[in-house]
Amino acid sequence: MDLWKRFGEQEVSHSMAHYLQAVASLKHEKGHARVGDIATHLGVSKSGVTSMLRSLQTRGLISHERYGCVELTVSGQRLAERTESSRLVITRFLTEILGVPEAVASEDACMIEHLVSPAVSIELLRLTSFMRSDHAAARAFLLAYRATPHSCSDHSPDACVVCQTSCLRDSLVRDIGDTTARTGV
Amino acid sequence: MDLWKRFGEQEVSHSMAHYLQAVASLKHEKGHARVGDIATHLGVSKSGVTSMLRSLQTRGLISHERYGCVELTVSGQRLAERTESSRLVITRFLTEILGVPEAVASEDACMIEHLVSPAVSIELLRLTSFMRSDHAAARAFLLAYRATPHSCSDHSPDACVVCQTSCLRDSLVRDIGDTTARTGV
DNA sequence: GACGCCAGTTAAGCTATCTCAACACTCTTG
DNA sequence: CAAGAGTGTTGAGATAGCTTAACTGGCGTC
Repeated sequence: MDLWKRFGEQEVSHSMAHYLQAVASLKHEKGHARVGDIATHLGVSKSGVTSMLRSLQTRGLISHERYGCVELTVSGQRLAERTESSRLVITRFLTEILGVPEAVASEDACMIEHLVSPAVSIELLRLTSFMRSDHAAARAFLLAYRATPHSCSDHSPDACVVCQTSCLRDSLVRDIGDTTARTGV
Repeated sequence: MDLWKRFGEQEVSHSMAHYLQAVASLKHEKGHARVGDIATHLGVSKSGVTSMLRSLQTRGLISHERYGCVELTVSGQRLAERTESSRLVITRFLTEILGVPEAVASEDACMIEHLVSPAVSIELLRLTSFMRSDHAAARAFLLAYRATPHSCSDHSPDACVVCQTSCLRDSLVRDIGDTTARTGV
């Protein structure tokens, strides 16, 4: 199972995704995106921006001439939009359905927005939309769900339909409250 | 907002998380984890393993003497368990609630398992457990939900409680069917 | 006890992403 | 149109994580 190794074979990296989003956002806000703007927006050095732009241009995601403004290509634009949509969908799901605090939700969404496949994002959107709709079953579900305190409270092997043989919650709950705890950040 | 930059400040990286999981898994299967076992298990070179072990030892996650077996420390063990639990929880949520294909769910879970905070994993577990329980509201919800074809089918600005101003689905759906499409992999 | 084998290590090198310092370009202003 | 301010690029250096190639350590064999 070499699934894990494909982490490095992504269409774009975490950094790249955020550079693209920065360009899109600056274009939207100021009408143009320049090296300095991007550097400020992302909190990196201008030379870092220059070299990242070269890399993004090689991949056909932006176009940029020396000393000029940065433009997203069609694929760059699509990638930026997809990442942004993923981020929004994930954030809303985490806060509105799971009830996770805003700060945690934003941070988690930022970490995974570019790693989640479109298929998952779409289904997440579908679930969130349906949950927030005024469909009777959704209303009833949320009421019942909100009234249930927490998972696996009376855990014993095989008692939980999800955990089955060993309580997953046990290994997760130890680190909660530790805001920075994450097998990452 | 320098949230995105914290991606590089994770407690452990994607690679590290998988090395820890490999050690845990080999210990479980064969009773011990040696450099060669880990290399084979992960599909990397032995020298790569050696240098990663040095890095993990520096962080206090494993102990390893030259030419000896690798042991997880208490924190290494906890980290490995947490990551593994996250992976299981995410996979089950994606397949059983969202209805995403196994292959996609496994891949997505592998990518984000170490990036999702414990708070989110726990809430995901809670939601999945409740959904899979025989609570009447859960049963009713799933029935109604499965009967609903897809999100935003009749989308227009402000028509969707989640999208609000612009249809998030539009930017996601373009890339679906493209299995490898993800703002990553 | 010299030989060879396999496991593990070291060394050197690659890519990605970032930094700082120095240089180059552009533009505004008088 | 030339000086200075500011913007952008280059270059060198750091870290992480990998690779290959070559070396070392420990053991069993004859």
